[in-house]
Amino acid sequence: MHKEHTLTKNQQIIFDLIDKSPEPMKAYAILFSVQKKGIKAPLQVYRALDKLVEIGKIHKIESRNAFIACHNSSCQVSKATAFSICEICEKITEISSASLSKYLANFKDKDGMKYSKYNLEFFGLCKKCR
Amino acid sequence: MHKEHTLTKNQQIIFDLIDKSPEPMKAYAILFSVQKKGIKAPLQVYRALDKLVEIGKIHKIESRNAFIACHNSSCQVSKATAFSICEICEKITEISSASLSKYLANFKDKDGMKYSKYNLEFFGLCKKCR
DNA sequence: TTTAAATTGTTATAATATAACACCATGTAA
DNA sequence: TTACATGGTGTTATATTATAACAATTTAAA
Repeated sequence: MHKEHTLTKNQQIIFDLIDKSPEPMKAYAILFSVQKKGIKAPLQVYRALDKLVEIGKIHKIESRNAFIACHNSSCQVSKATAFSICEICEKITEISSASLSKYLANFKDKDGMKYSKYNLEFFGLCKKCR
Repeated sequence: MHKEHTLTKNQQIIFDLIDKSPEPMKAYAILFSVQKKGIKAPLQVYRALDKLVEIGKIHKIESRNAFIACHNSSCQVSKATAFSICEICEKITEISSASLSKYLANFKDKDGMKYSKYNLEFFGLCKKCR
């Protein structure tokens, strides 16, 4: 489970927005949406995003510069992320597969090195777009 | 194997630079380095980078916005990439593991969906930094 | 309660990436 | 040989993503 964190006002506003969004949100789209709530500057958004990522409430989709709420209750979740991305409609889903996360968590490279964290992005066409 | 492509002048200049670099290069570092060869604008760099990525000669490290030459001779390589990233010294290495690529190439999600492409980034500490 | 750590608000700016347009080179089909 | 499609080039301008620096305030722990 996530360690419980009490979110600050800005963090809560931004988390709620991302959590309700049906799709990942970009930083400046977030900024635009929360301006009426008094969050006026990019830095306020980025600081909240950084913290939310750090505590595992949201994830960043690196290839899209977008943020999505974590809907995975596994405890490793902020350090072990996997997503599927549709290259046509840009639908993005967090993958939660026990076998995948087990495989990757135990992966060792040629030098026997293990890693503390990973991010995996799969690309393809979703059901609708196929 | 990669399909053979004859690189254009700009593509060749930029590929050579990345290929010789001991570490991934960022677009504007590339731009700076090639200005004496007549490549003056960001777009010239980005266009060459896009093409080089497309044909699999280089890969983009999404979490770092940086580009690295492909040193993997496997044919799936431009669609199936894995990297290890040291979070201290930022040393980045392309992982070539037959079992990993086999596992991921065959991965199916809950709906039985297979993906045509993936990018995996592992984070940890390299030998030196441990 | 005082002190350290985290968060906030703000302005400015850095870093990354694309739009739009005119032009040029090359291959190929009529 | 012409025409025309495709892809690359050069250019200016601009959009998008992200951080630096600093002062003030809030929060939580000792």
